[in-house]
Amino acid sequence: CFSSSIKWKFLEHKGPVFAPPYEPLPENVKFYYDGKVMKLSTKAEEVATFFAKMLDHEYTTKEIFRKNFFKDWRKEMTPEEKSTITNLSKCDFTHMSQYFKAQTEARKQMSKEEKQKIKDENERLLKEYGYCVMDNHKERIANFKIEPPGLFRGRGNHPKMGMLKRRIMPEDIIINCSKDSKIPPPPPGHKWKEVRHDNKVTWLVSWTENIQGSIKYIMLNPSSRIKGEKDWQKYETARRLKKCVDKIRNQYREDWKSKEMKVRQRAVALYFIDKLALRAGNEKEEGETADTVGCCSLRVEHIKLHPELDGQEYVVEFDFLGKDSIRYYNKVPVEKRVFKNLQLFMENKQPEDDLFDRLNTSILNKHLQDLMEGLTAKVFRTYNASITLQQQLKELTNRKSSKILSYNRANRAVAILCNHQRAPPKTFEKSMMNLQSKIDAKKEQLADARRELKSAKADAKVRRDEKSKKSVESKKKAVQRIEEQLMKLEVQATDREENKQIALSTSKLNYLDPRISVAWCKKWGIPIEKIYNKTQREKFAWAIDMAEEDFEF
DNA sequence: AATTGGACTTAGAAAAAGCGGA
DNA sequence: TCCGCTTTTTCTAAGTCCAATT
Repeated sequence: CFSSSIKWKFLEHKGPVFAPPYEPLPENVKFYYDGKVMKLSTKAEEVATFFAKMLDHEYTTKEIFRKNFFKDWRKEMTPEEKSTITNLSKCDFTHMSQYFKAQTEARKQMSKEEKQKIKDENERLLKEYGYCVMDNHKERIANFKIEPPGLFRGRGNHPKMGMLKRRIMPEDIIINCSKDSKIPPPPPGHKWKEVRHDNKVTWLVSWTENIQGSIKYIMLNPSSRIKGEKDWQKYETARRLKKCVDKIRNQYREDWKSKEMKVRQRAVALYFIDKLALRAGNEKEEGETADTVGCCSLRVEHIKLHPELDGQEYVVEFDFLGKDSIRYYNKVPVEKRVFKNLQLFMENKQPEDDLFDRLNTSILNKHLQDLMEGLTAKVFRTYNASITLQQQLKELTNRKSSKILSYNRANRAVAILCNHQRAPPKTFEKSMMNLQSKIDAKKEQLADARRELKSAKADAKVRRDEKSKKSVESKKKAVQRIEEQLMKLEVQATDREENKQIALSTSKLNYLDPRISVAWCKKWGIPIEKIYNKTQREKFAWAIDMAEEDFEF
């Protein structure tokens, strides 16, 4: 469709909200160098506060973080400061840190009225800057606030951690809106870098950040038409894959036997992407980011081949860091042909060599494009996630089951497939214990209620009057109620235990066709609110409107 | 063919808000 | 009403993929 690259006809917005200016510390808050009080210039002080605010964080103990921070901090110092402050270990930020902690505490202790005042102000800001008009619709903006300056916190072992993220000024900002809209004015005394009118893109504001030199954008909320349509399209592409996935699977199995090394590598990589839901794995610039990989960028050191392991033949052991430096660890029995191919690919290679040396994401995606229009590596993740949810829901839901537990288990199967992990909550053990003691208490309560019911029954047998009959009835109900409560608690405990290290929200938000969930809710008479919270219902409004009970992914 | 730039989706951590029980 | 925990929202980093450029 040739007009598909035009994203809107009219776009009007108020521009971004800038980070609040730096407020110098009160005189009594001191910074010490080498044991002596030292008054810092405003610029140096601001950067010092970024470090002070992170003092309790593990980051500030890491050598790379400290080195990067110190280097960038020194750039903000006056010549005198620069000549005095030569060693980060001699810097004492503890007083500053205490001051910020006290401030946080004070904020918590604020009166209701003061808290309300802040809330009102935030609401006003949201009302004024949080919305735009795109083609006759008022739409919510996702991130209308410019990222404040601070210290860069990469994930995992990032070579740039601790670097100074500089303050973004109006002069850095490109505004995108339509010509016939009211163009947002820059703050007094400032100018925009540029105002453009590009309706081939969806963003409203952009700037270039100084850590990686990449572009950041202000875009619309997931509830917006433009994001919703794209989301719907994504799932429709995945459904088209469903129709031809068998053919594609047969094809890559054939290609395992190809005479061409390139084709074999492509076929094995695709098998991994399909079977294990691995990401494509673009190349990354060495030294610019954490060392993480996806399928095409796997190295020899990331897999181990076991001709036999724990009674299974041809096992591949994966161990690598993926997106966000989340570890992927899995032992997978594969077909003999795949195993033999992997042995071949690894021949005469060093651990740090690429496993698929004749392959990259662009070669793979070009091939996928030939197999199906619009097919790319990531579509397999979407497809396999959604089809797994649908299958699991069918398998796990029945009349007797706790519906929510069944849903969460189906969701969990997908999260495990996609390797969506989280750090176990700091309070996990404690909260589990609390829940267990609640269950124990409930059990006792149930025993008591049962005893009372029993004696009421006995009493009624003797007395045979209305009053005692009624008493039996009400005791029966009490027992029932407590049984239900106990059941609920036990389900909750199971659910939480199984969820310890697994994050469900990412798959729910990005991989699972919402129409599957909507249809399931309709089929089992579950209110949609039990599955999707307010934000999620807004994002998936298109599916909630559209899907009927009989929807099939 | 390789590289770079740009636009967009996907991701987990952290902060904030909400909530139920003492 | 306050406190401690859970849930939701915010934040922004880190991917994917396409197209322009070399």
